[in-house]
Amino acid sequence: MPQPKGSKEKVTIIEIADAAGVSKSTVSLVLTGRGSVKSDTRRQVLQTMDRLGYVYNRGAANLRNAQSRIVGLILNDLSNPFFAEFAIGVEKVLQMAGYVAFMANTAESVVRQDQVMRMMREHGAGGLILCPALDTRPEHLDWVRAADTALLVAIRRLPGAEVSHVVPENVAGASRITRHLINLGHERIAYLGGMHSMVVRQERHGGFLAAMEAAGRSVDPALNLESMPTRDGGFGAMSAVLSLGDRPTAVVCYNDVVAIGAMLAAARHGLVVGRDIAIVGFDDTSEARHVSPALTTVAVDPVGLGERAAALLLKQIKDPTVEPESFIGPANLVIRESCGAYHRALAAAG
Amino acid sequence: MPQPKGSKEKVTIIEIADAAGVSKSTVSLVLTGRGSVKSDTRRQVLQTMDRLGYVYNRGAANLRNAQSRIVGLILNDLSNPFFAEFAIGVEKVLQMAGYVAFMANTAESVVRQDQVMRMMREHGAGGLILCPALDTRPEHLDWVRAADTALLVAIRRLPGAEVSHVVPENVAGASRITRHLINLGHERIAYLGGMHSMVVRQERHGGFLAAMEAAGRSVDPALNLESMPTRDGGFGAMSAVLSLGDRPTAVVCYNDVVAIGAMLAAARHGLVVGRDIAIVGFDDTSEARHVSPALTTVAVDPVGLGERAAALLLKQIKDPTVEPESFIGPANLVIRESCGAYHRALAAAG
DNA sequence: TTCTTGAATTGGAACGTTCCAATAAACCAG
DNA sequence: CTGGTTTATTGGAACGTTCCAATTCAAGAA
Repeated sequence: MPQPKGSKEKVTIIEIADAAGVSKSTVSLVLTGRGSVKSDTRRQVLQTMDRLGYVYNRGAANLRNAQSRIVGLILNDLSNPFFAEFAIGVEKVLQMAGYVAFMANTAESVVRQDQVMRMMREHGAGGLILCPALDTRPEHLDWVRAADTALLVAIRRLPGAEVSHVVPENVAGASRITRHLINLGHERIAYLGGMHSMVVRQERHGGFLAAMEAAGRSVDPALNLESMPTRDGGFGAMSAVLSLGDRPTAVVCYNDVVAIGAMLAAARHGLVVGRDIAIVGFDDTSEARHVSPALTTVAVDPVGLGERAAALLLKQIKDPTVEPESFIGPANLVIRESCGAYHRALAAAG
Repeated sequence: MPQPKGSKEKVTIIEIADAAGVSKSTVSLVLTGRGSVKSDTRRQVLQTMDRLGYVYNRGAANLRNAQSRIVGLILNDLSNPFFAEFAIGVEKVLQMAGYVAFMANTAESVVRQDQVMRMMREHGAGGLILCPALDTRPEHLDWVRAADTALLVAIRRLPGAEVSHVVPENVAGASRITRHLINLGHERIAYLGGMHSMVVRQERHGGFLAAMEAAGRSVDPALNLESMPTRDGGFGAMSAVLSLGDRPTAVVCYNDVVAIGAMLAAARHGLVVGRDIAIVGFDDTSEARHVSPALTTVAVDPVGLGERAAALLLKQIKDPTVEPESFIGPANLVIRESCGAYHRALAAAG
């Protein structure tokens, strides 16, 4: 039993020193492992610390040498499993490196975002990984760059901000999945979901357009619909598209979540997804696998992105002079049932 | 433009004082808002801070008055959306109260758990919310109680640990959903998934047994199967149950995840879930809603539990002398399609 | 023995803040 | 004006650690 329970007094390095009959400097040496200490003494000190229930005060230590080993992680939407997985990756790498992470969820609010970033700075975070809330402007980050804090922007690129980025290959991924639909013979392909102001939407839609153009397909502006990036948004957009006279035969969605909403709408209209119409998503969330029919989508490995982001940030913290650097994570096609490739193959075989 | 960029020197309260022509004590007063300061002076100081790009050093402040406004959140499995939502609730309340949260994911490893809890303590966390990893023993928490750190255990009860708990109403919830199946006329009901050593399994299975007993139903031990709490686990357990000579007509699953695995297995065996067999889950994760047929389950409001946990912890931090307290969150039946109630109603109407 | 050298240990000054006691300034009643 | 009271301001000592320069120790070489 260390310490009679209820004793509020925190035990310090000095009390350890007194109890062990050495000086506080010696205790500090064994604590940091820096100087050379006779092994008897070390053992003595360690066991005194154990006996008195000592806990190291990093705050005090940081005051002196300013190497906090804390970084902050700011997420725009933790309820999205994609960001949860991203967080897992970040946290894993940080933990291995002996860092500890502040975490905050901004729920797309820039004012919350600003608050938590300031808080984390004040609490001594040496670096920040930011998944920016929807209408974050590069100016919002100026103060971070002014202070000696490393900064990395993830998932959503922030155009105009000269900071390191870790983002998925949105353009190429969208091109890839669009090409897949084109190869399956589709002519009229719609693009659904996401708001025009979102950078990720711009990138993915750009990839879609590029693939269409490269294949000589015409793009009907009536088949480009915005929506909130939610299931309901997807449902609404898809319903709108299906009420058109000249329906598309395939639909590329901004997102898996949107795609699932779209699938619901298609089913409601009596269409069998994968046979009567092709619907594809982006992200490969775990839902994509379990929905029925299983969703063809683009996998972006959020855990891997998180690991990469953390590693890059740590590098920047260690050497603050390095130039901002970007990592573009792979985005690979995952063919399942909702695109109809499977149906097609069955028909060919039968 | 505050500070010529690249200047590594952090600006302190003293430099502000010098620049504003007052003493550091005065600056401290305007910072904390404690004493009375002439409004001219205050304005002067504030604007100097702004000009020099000052950032408050809470570490230094805490060294003196020891009120860190940091708490730690330790999750056993962040990849489970249930815990992600729990985290959202916790973080929201903390943020409102001006606290900032350390977050760590232990991935069910007790050694990682111990590491991160120590780290958080050393970094000055004044309280800890722990969702314990699978084989956490109450002894593991003794050192926290010895230190002056508030502690709260959430989601998984830790029998024998005298700490505050915030957990869902597992027993009553399981009873409720079992009773629902009984009312639908089922006689042979199986219980599937989760390992016997898991407290949550014990509680939910206990609720199941209680409802069966109360209704005078006999419980066949062959219809009680353990499995890992994963989709694959559910699939395996369900397959085993279906290979029995005397199959159950309904299945209560440990978990939504297990239930979804079980549904897959049933489908594989040519059964239509909701018509040929009833399958129900627990938790009401977002997947439960989207799987087809939609899963009948028990909703436990993870965000609400998180908010409650945070609020309770803050209370304990403010007054460390309060006795450990427990909150049992409601667990309500959510009737969808997989239990067959809908089918039943249709048949009656037709 | 005495010297030399490297290893082991140590006191004290910092780090950036808060708090206390003390001082200075401002106000107001007589 | 003077004395008393309230309001503003201030220097210095803490908080728990690290680091530096200085000291002591142990042991082998001369």
